[in-house]
Amino acid sequence: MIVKELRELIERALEDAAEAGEIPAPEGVDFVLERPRHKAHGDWASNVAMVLASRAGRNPREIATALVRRLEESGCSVGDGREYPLLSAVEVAGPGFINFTLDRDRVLRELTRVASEGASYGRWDLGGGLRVLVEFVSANPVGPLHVGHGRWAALGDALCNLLEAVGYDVDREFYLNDHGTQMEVFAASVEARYLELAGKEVEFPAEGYHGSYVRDIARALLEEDGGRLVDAPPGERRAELGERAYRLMLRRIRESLDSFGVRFDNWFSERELHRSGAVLEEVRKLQEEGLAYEKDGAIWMATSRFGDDKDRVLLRRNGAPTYFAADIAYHLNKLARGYRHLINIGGADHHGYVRRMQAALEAKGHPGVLEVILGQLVNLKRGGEPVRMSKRTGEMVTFDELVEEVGKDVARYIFLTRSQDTALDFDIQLAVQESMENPVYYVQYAHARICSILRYGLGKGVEMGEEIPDLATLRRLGEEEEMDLALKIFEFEELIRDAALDRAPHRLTRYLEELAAAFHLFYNRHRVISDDAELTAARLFLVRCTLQVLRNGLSILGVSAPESM
RNA sequence: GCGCCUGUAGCUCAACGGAUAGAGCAACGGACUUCUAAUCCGUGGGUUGGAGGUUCGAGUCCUCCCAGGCGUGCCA
Repeated sequence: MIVKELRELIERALEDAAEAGEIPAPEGVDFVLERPRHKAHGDWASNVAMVLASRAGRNPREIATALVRRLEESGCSVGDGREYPLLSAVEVAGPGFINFTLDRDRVLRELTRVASEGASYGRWDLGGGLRVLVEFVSANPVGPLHVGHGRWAALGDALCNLLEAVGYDVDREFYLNDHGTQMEVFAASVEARYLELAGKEVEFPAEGYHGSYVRDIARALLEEDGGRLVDAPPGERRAELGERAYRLMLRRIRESLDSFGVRFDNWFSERELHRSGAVLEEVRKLQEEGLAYEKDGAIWMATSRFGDDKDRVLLRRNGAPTYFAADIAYHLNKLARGYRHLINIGGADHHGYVRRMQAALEAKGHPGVLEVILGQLVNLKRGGEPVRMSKRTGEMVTFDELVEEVGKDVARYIFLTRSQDTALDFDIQLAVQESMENPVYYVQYAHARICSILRYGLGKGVEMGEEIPDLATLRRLGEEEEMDLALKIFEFEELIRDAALDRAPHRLTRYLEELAAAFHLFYNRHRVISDDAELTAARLFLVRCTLQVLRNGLSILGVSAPESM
């Protein structure tokens, strides 16, 4: 990998120059290697001399000059097991930057690596197979998923893909909050609609769910059982209807996520956690361990000893465990299942919850295992006007409706273009209306266009095998747009690593747009398939590498890569 | 009150502490007898909310202020 080689080269130059007394000791110097914004600044650039100079109070250009002398010797010649020189030029610039220009043959060789690694290009082994559990979406199964859930679904899935790409062993989990008041209210609401549809006079629960979906469910249940529960004992009736409604709702949620292309490895039921006795058992243990105590008739956990603002209730005065108590048991269960790192993804409205959960895990001897990624909420708009959403009145655009209206790829992509730290304005009308100019199509179009070139070549009888052209053929590449495209391709590997480690999938969308732009520009300036067989072979190869990286990137985002549009 | 997030072009958003702050959309002007014009090229557009500070260098870090969002439950 070019960046890695460059880094090693710089580190060697640092050691050698320090040994010769030309620069200060470089121990622990943290420098940056990046693609410069301006072409005049070379293919890659580093601030190493400036960082070092600032630490030692020396002149950065002086240090840069000393380093450049050594870098020229080692980088511009063959060595270190290299068959080809890495660099064609290295120079000091500006306040003390070192700018690198890659040797063209080395660029071409690197391109062959992209092709030979194929779908694995961009993968790393940073995780060492560490088992990670990512919990996301996790909703009350008392209504259809709303638009906000879509953001977590897209984000969680893409993040999982990224983590897998850098070598973690990832499982996706959905925590079903199928226990507690909300479930009871839901059951009561369904029951009321059920009776209503059967012609009974009933009063709708004051705090019940008014959404029309509740009536739909009630109708389905009524048709299913022919109304045999109308005259059943009320307790029995509500319990059965609630249970069947829950199963129906759960199926709908699964289908929504399925059609969005998000598959969970596991669905974990909060209710089962209570039924198994794990929650109360854990509260008991906490008391034994001196981590929980009784006060005012309730049982409290001493989270404030571990960084929380105050202690939190585990068992209410009425003896019922809190959501927090269940969550402690749940997270310990995750760890017991062998996961070494836990990631939870959710909305910023859970913010107040993070510290106490981390405190609880620390109390249990697991500091730092829980990472919580909180995203800002989604504001749905239509033609600039905010769309009111309220679960109570039932006026809302569901996740399904959104996906149906704008399409899976557009929805996923829009969710992923913005950093999760910013509140997302999702304008449905814009997403549909601008669909022709939508960034997702821009990227997909690049992919489809390349496929079209390959098809055209096939029709012309151009040899389309998987084999990699020899260097003599590849040397026909050298136009500015060709080299720009190649260098843009090479950014992919580091980008994947950074996006995964920084939990920032939105960087990948940005990158793919840049890659597509580099390709479109190349396409508009040069013909791929021509009478010149050698040049055609070389360009086809470049274009195939581009195709590969577009595919690898889109697949991490969970966006399809169409062969024609 | 306290805590977290945000404030960048008309709009939606990018930018590991690095060089002249970038894309898309919107506006305007150009490019298809040639592999997909869902593309490309060009033009205009900015006191990065405000004020200080840290340093070789700040949209980025620190302090204060302003504005918006979300928290701050014996709800989940």
